[in-house]
Amino acid sequence: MSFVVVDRALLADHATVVAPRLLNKILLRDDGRAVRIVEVEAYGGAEDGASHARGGPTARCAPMFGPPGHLYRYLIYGMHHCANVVTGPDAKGQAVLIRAGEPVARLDALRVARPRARRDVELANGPAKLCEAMSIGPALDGADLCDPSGLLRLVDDGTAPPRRPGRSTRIGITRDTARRWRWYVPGDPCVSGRSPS
DNA sequence: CTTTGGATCGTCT
DNA sequence: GACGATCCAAAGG
Repeated sequence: MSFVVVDRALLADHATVVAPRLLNKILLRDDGRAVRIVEVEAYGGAEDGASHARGGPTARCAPMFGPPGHLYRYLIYGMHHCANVVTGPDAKGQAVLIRAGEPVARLDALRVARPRARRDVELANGPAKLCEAMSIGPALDGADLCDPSGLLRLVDDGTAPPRRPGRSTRIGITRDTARRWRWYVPGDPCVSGRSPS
């Protein structure tokens, strides 16, 4: 089974449409490290009070208003990174946060990048853990995840998204908490924390 | 098992 | 000047 880069057209829809579509897709690093995406959250533009893009473009969230398929990476709590895939038909300020992944290749390298993980399940079962395991930092800001020769790629190994994904409210936000914009692979051991409803 | 608090700094108000 | 789209270790049941 080979990896094929995800077509940009798949990402050119509203974040809430793209998010469940990304479940079971794979993030692939140039050194072969790979994790299967098992948990995502959609973040919108001006209509979404929880989004970094709620007030329009800023220096930080500018990538969210760029073309789909690029990486929006930001620093949270002064010490962790979070990775998003920019989505949307045009510059609407939308992105999908990659919240958790299941290790699928180069586990040795993933363990080296994230030594605090005591078990392999903990290598990428959280948005900042995933970034640490995959070495996603400022150097990758704005990277085109659809570029077949890029350092970080969004690829498909032929596994379809779950027919009936789990769904809940988003985790860790303080505004617009009612939207159920989180999707995950039901029963996957790498889904982060305990699931809200 | 659950709960709590500390770490740490770029970004926006 | 305040606040996070988080993680972890320590402490308590």
